[in-house]
Amino acid sequence: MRSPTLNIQPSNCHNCRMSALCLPLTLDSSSLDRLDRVIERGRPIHKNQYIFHGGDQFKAVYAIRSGAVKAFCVSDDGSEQVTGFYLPGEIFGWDGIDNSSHSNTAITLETTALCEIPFARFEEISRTMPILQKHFMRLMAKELTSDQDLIGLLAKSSAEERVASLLLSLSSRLKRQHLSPTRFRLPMSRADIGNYLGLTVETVSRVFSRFQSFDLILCDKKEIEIINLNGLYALSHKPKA
Amino acid sequence: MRSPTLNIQPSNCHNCRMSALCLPLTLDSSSLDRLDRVIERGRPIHKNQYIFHGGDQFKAVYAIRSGAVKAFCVSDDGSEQVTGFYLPGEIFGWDGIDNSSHSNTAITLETTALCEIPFARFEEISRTMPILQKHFMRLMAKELTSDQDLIGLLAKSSAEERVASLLLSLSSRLKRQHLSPTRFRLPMSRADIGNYLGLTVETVSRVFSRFQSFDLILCDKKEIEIINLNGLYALSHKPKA
DNA sequence: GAGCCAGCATGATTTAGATCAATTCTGTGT
DNA sequence: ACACAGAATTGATCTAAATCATGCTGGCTC
Repeated sequence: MRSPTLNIQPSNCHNCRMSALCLPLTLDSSSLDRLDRVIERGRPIHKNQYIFHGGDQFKAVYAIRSGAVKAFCVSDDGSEQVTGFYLPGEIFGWDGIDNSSHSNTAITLETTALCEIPFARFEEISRTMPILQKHFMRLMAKELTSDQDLIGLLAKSSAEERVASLLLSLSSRLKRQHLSPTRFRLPMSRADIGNYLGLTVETVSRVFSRFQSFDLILCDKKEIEIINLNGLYALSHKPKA
Repeated sequence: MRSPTLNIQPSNCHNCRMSALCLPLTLDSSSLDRLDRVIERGRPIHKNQYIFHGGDQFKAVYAIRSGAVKAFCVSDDGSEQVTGFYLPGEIFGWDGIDNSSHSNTAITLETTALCEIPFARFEEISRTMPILQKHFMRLMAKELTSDQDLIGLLAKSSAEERVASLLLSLSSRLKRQHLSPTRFRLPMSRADIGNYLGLTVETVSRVFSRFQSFDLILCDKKEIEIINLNGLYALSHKPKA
């Protein structure tokens, strides 16, 4: 039985509280209207649903209204590498602009509502809206720098630093969405975290336990409460910004 | 004493043998002319010269005509993370489109000739040349997927797999430039390689020695000859493509 | 309610690569 | 041509995390 969809989704970009993230701030009302007509707002989809598979034709990028998404590549030997977790207000699906086919696979980690931004039509209207084009290049560049942060993390840091950095990243991204930065539910499994951070499940689990014994966090399964944010920052060797 | 600069650089994009990489193939001659007038061709610069620093204002992206460049981020504690090596025909400097300031620092690894593509003027002309805009988004997306490959490498692979992958990457990129894919000179130090691959200098050195003893490569300092390409592919666990 | 499976925690052992240390090589500048 | 600092190799030891192994818990189906 399908759950009756609550009509919580915004009917347009004007009244969407995410728009500050996924659209340029300075867009005037009529431009926003034109963009608005291009974007397809889907109803919430269930957990563990694929949004696109590696190799699929690239047709659109996606903005998350609610829920969470995991992106990963599958290598030739069948092993997976998680390349990112995406939260409300974030855009994913840039991979594949290249060969016009996706290199990643994207799957929902929980019930998720998406806005689909068809790329062909986006390109059309961005031709007359240079600011939109620039905004999207900036979003891609942001993805680039966040990938490079991950590279630094994987190349240099210890298991504790990696886990601390992930928790802090989630925390600050939730904060930006005016959600609690200290109490939240992890949308992904320990295995996903390990895969993303280049660690085994066992190591991730041990680090969570250690963090609890140090009174840095409380955690019950996937429910997390950060007790000592500064302590985590110190452990992650990252600035508090 | 400055070495007298040989006039080897192309006078324009038309006769540059790199153009297939850094420009869209389908650009007509008059469009190419317009683009050509925007691009600034510098004379070769020496080894260990900075092209931009982290924090510098973002003004341009750069295409390499000859030589090699290393890009790296400096973290708060002063430690560096090499994020990429760039060879002839490749474009770097995308980072920083985001905040309009560079997050990376770029430095020449040997005598290098660059084309500078000022971003503001590029944006102007791309407004009337949609194909150019798309091409640049594709170049960024390519950078994204190559960063994600590196993430996979760092998260999963052994020291030998990492070094083998790097050698194969260099080999195939040189081949694309119609340079020998089996005999070349590494432009970077062992320390740079280690930093890039998340390994210590000692480990990199040992892996090179082991590869020699397995008759996979011959190496004398920075001169590399790949003896058994298939063997390296097998070791890297990557497809031969 | 019994049985089952996936996800998570935790203990014991192993190992790849880091770290420490010493030596040789090499390119650069005077 | 010489001196010297940085780059690279090689060996000995140590350690963080992987691997192997076991048990616990909570949700699911039959």
